[in-house]
Amino acid sequence: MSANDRLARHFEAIANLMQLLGEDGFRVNAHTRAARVLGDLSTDASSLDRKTLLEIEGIGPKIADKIIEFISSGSTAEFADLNAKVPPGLLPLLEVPGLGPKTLRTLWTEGGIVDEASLRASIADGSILKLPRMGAKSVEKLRQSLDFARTVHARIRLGQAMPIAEHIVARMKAQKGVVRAAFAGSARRGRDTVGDLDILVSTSDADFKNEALVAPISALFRAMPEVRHVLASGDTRSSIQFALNAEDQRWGATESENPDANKGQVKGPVIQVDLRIVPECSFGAALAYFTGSKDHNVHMRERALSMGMTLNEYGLYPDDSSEEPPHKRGVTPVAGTTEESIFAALKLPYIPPEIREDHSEFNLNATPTLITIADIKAELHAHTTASDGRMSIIELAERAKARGFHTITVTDHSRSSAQANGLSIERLLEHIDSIHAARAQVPGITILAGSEVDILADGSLDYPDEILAKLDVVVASPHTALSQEPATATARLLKAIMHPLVHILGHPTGRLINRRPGLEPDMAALIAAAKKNNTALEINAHWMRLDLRDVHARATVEAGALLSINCDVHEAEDYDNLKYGVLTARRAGAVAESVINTWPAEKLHAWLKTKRR
DNA sequence: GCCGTTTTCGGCCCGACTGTTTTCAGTCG
Repeated sequence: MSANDRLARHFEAIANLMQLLGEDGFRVNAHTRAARVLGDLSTDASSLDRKTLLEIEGIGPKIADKIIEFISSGSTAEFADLNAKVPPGLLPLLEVPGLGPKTLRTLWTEGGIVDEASLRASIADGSILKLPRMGAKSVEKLRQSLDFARTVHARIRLGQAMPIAEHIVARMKAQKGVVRAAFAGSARRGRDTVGDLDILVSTSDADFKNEALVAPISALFRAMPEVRHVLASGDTRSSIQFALNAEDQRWGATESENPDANKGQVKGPVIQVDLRIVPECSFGAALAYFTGSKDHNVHMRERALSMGMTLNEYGLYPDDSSEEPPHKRGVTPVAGTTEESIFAALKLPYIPPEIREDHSEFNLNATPTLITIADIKAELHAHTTASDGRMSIIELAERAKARGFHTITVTDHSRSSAQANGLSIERLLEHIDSIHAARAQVPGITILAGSEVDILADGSLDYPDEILAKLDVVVASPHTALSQEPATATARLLKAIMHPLVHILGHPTGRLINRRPGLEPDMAALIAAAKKNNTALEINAHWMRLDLRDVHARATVEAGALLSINCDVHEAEDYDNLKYGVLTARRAGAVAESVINTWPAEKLHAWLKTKRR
């Protein structure tokens, strides 16, 4: 875990303890916010001095001091004080859905409940019913939540969640009376994992007033064959658990990841999906609202207030400081049909969903021209049947050409990757000849000979320099020794970045999302070296990897170093993962120019040759 | 505990839903 992640967890723990101790909610919020800011920071917080820390929005003098204390000692006195006052088994219960800090505090202070065992015991003997606001229904819900808790909060990888979202949206669009349908939430923002899916559907304004037209849309949603459990059911709002397809992926991505998922009514991995139905005039407001992020929304609403307006999921309204919400009183909204109208009314440029994280998007003067899938003109990391790919050189190239690419590079594994059928030097030399021979068979695209060369544990490369020099493209990637100490990993990767024959550092950390954390190098040092040595850092687009991850890609963009988005193609379908890599780059604020795969052929080929002199 | 095109003190986003309540507290997104 990185230093930033450790800090984020520490402040999150402080906030949770404060809540259980009944401390001021605004102080709690300040710590929660600090935790989020630290977790999203693109630079290593432990490298920042107090003055720099204070420049970060959401970090003031007190929290800055605590950050410094944590970095030097590994904890804080405040945490120790708070932690000593709360039973150790209490904190995990905050994860139980529907059980919040206020209720948990009451259970503890008035009911003597200190952990899951004593909570279950007090439910079993009925003593919990004597506590305030604890009726039969609440207790039954709580009992069910305890059983479901383990299965619900696992976040699902973007590449598994998004196809489900698209599938449900398509189904909803086909339903009578539906005008528009879209998915929102963190899937729309392109986060590497999502907690749940938010599906938004609109009907015409007239239809929306007719319950007999709206209710069947919700009913259809709840009746989909993949629904395993209905969590809430209303006319305009429903929640379900949707079964994930346990298909066999390259990494067996869905196999046995929710060991507790087979308890109760749920079979196999599931994802929660929420549906909201709104009238067409509110679709933009609702889309913005459910896309979030939460912090971005808070900022938007504060901005609306400062401009004499109030913003909710139904629209942007003049603020008349009335008690009842404006949409219930028939107030005409200033904006709401489209997201664009809301940003415009708040005197903001349109902010793309991927950067709605309340980082610096409110300082923008114009909509940034973030990179798009259409900008990508080359795939620089692809495997064939020579190592562990499924396609021949010809098929690989034809597929790339069909996507409008001007260049495809064949980068099979190097000799140390025995499990991936890595090429010996002799086989590599033959393979280069085969690649050259293939050029005549697939005109209209440049086929380059390369290799995905293992970066060995000590930072040396898997082929000698005289062999690497024969290749048009060298992608150097770590595949083994992925549990190295950060300092060792940094030195190892720096060696590869500075190697004069290396073009691209492939999947720099080697992480597999929800599977293994990978290396934790000093990313600022890698980025600085990449810029100095004119080496590109890869965003590996496979949804299991997304490596670089968003915040590191952002740091790369901010430093002015080069990125390369690659699908790491093993089979034809892998080309479709490009969208996840592009979403990650967009979250980083990347424009096309900073990604070498967008460059025209002449420019890209010339750049590759700069490492061959 | 943070922050400032009303403010260095006094604020700090909005609505739906649920269950427990006779008017609201708590949770969630």
